[in-house]
Amino acid sequence: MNPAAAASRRTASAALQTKDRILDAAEKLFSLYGFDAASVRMIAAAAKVNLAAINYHFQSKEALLLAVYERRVAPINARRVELLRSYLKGSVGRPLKSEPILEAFLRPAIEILDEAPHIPMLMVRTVYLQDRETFREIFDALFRPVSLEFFEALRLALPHLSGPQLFLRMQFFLGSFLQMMAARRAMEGLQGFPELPAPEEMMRQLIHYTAAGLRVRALESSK
Amino acid sequence: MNPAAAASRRTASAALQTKDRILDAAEKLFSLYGFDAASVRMIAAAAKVNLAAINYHFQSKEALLLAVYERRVAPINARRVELLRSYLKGSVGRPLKSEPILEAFLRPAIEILDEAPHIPMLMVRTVYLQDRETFREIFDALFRPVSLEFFEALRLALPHLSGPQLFLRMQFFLGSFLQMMAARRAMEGLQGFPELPAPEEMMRQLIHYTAAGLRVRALESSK
DNA sequence: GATCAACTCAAACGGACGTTTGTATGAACC
DNA sequence: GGTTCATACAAACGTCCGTTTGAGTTGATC
Repeated sequence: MNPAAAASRRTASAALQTKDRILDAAEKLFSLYGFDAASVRMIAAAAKVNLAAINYHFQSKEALLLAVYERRVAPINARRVELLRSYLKGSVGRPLKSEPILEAFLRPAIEILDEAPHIPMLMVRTVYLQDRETFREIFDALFRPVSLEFFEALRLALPHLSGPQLFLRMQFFLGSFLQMMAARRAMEGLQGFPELPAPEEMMRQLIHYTAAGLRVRALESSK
Repeated sequence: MNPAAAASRRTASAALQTKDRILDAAEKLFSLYGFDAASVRMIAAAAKVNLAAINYHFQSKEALLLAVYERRVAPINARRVELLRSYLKGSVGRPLKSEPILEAFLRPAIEILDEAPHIPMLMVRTVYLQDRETFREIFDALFRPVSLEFFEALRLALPHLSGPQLFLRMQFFLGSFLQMMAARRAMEGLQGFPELPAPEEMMRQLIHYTAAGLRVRALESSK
């Protein structure tokens, strides 16, 4: 609507180019340095646009971050749900095993690593650094539907776990996933650690490890 | 040395009171808002000290963060190693199982949750947000020795895993741990999620889950 | 009681920040 | 061909930042 109308007026790409360049630069710098440390001036310089262009196209720095999230996270989550549903369709009568469910969650995130290797840090920041109210709302809106759908799928795959028990183990899995995504960058420059495998291989290993952890019998409450 | 000399001169507690109040406030605000968003003025106000007192007692904001880390993280890691070694001594001839190793790592962190419930966020930020060179150095110095000792212990407990495979699974565990620590705060204010168990119970569940994941056979490389 | 170091405090420093303003530009429309 | 409107740009706005200054206060030491 708004961008389309704009595109029809001008060279049909000038403004879009600007907006996209801003989004690309913002994504990268927010990921690398965080929301506070990445200044609007840095972003403008990296995108090679005028400083005021950022507040013109997006209304504020916060809204820019929101736009970055929307553009990147929404497709990943859509892809996750799409994969999960196709796997569910594939396993006609019987409940799915946990492995394909985990893969449906992981693969879309793994796949963007090639085109945007800095994305993991953005995701980590999304999950952990929702300091401001705005950010918590973004997080909740983007991830809640996906979480619920995967929760229900895993419930069927793991009938030996109660709801709260499964939820806790999903938290453990989520942590492992984020750590896997962030580990490479967190370790860069540090000496003496083993090399990390390629993303696809790390994903296989994480699925294998997590499936074993999810499979193990429920631990009765203490006392 | 420096603080001791100071204490002997003045009321023997005035300056120390100030330094500790600054450290307490800084720890809390760094944890809650992050290094950038927590301003020196906020910290001074929270600690009820004069603004300049912070640059007087610590030389800079970065050095203050470093002091906060030192005070809190170093004891936790010392306790971890102490626990691990006592467990190793206890299991005379035979290699330790992985469960007590995990517990030795987790318990010291769990225990400070009561006196400083905001610490998990500080730890998460430590691990994930080492944007500045200074912070990476702190992290490396504080955690490397501990990591190595736990790595060696787990190596003996899990002889079916190669070094790189074990390292990767330790990353998964570390992620689960951080998520467990941060989950409560990350979820507060959000509706419709199951209640999280008490810290001690979460730790038990995490040990159970992780031991199963560590135990499972090694996955041969693909292709 | 003078000396001196440790400490507190109010005020100011220069700089970076996010945002706004006002003007210029240039294609699309009448 | 003049008007319109989305966009670009340079410059400035006020605010907050981390840090420094310099004068004051305190209490132990001799």
